[in-house]
Amino acid sequence: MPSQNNVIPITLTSLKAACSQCNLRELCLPYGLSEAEIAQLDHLVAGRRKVKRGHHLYRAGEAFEAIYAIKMGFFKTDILLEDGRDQVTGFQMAGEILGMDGIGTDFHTCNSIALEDSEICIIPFAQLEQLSREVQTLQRHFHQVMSREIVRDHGVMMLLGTMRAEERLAAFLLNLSQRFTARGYSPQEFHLRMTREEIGSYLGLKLETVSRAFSRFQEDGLISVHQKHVRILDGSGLKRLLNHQSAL
Amino acid sequence: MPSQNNVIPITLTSLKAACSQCNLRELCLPYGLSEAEIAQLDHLVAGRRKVKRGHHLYRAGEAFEAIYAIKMGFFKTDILLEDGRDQVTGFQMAGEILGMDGIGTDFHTCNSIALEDSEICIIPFAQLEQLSREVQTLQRHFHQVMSREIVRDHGVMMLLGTMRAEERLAAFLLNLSQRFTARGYSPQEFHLRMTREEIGSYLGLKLETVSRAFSRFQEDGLISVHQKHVRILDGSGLKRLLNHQSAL
DNA sequence: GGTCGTTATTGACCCAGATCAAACGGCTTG
DNA sequence: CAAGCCGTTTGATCTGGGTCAATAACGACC
Repeated sequence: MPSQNNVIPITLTSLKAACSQCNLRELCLPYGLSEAEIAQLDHLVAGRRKVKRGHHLYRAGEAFEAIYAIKMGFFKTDILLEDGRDQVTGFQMAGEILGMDGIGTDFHTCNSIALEDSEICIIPFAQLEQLSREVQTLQRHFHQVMSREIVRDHGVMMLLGTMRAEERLAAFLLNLSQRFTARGYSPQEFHLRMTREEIGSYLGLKLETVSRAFSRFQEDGLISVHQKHVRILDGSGLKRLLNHQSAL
Repeated sequence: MPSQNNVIPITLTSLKAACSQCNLRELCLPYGLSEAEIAQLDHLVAGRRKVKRGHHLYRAGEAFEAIYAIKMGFFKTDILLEDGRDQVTGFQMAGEILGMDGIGTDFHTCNSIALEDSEICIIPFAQLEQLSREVQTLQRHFHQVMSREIVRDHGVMMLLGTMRAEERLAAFLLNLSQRFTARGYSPQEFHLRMTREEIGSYLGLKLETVSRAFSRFQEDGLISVHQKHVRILDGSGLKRLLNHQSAL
């Protein structure tokens, strides 16, 4: 793992293929826009940037200037308290938008770190606002993206506030599975990009508890796990775990 | 406590005093707008509505059409799972905006319930979007409001994911105190509008744990509590509790 | 291909907070 | 003013997940 204090390597690649050529159109910001409108979005994207595994896309405290669409790769966001405690606030994959935490304060309020070699599209925020004043569907969709982020966060609050360890992990796996599916990957089989510790941080558990829950799921025939490789054997079993358990 | 299944009493009062006359200007949507721009906002507000204690402003599943600014009163939002578990996702007070959870899905994803007799301003969302296409400062500010909601949610995730019971309650009290202060009320002394159970739900704790933490704080001379009346005696003591404890 | 640091698994023990239970205090209602 | 009902406090006990510790399995780098 490279030091996270290195200078961040920035690569601005030529923009031959922006949104209109991108196969993530349907998941990303262009969703629901007409061809003509997407063509306008092309001009918005100020560039691309590769972020190597372990490197930051941005850090808490840095000036906010743009939001980022993930072209490929996998990220986590986390918050670090002065006393050293930290919390992973989310994992993001291709087509998802990063950086909206900075809009309200003009600086970023969390860290965004690549969990594998990744590439993102830079969307300068001032220009996004300008274009979304002109293109109603873009405005609408951007608002939807922000709102869904709020709803997602509420889901995490629900998870952290009311679920037991195994329910949390089941919810986590099902969520990943569903998002991989939306991207054309197998719903049953995938590679976890994050460590047990990062999963634990996200789920409000210790890494040992995550590991034990994985082992338990395997014993019960719900999944098979080998390190970061997961195969879901009984998805409805996982769902059952979610809905019924500990209903009081 | 009235039944929450009653018909919601809606009262559309005449709009003699909208944003331009409202003393919450500086906390609410008009913040940062010029006099002229605020005058435009006046037309946006489609009406007011009184919501009696215990009644819903909106329910999960209802069509989303407007966001709401709290003119006076106090609300909670919560999510209810099929199995009966629920989670309070937030408490909102005068000047704060409710309903942004519905933007992404066109229906509300949580319940909003008045904790005291309250009054809200109805802001039809389609019109807000239209006006914010014309008024850049409004657009900017609305985006900031949404982004801050995301950041607030991250704070709650941090709280739920990493803090122990007493830290959570200390953070909660300090947050309330700070928000009351911003509204011109005493930072030291206030009335809790919510029950111990609702506090517990928000903080991921059982009501007994909340009650014990209150008693503990009182023993330690940090606060004095009598039922819902709270006086903060040692604010910096509460802050110390937050920053130092259990740093590993 | 061996070494070393990181990540994952598993076991033993412990504790913060949940659960169960009882009593009390303040509102509301008749 | 009495009766009831919540909401709150406090005590006793239990337990899920944290903590500590040892070992194993990778994978990156010489």
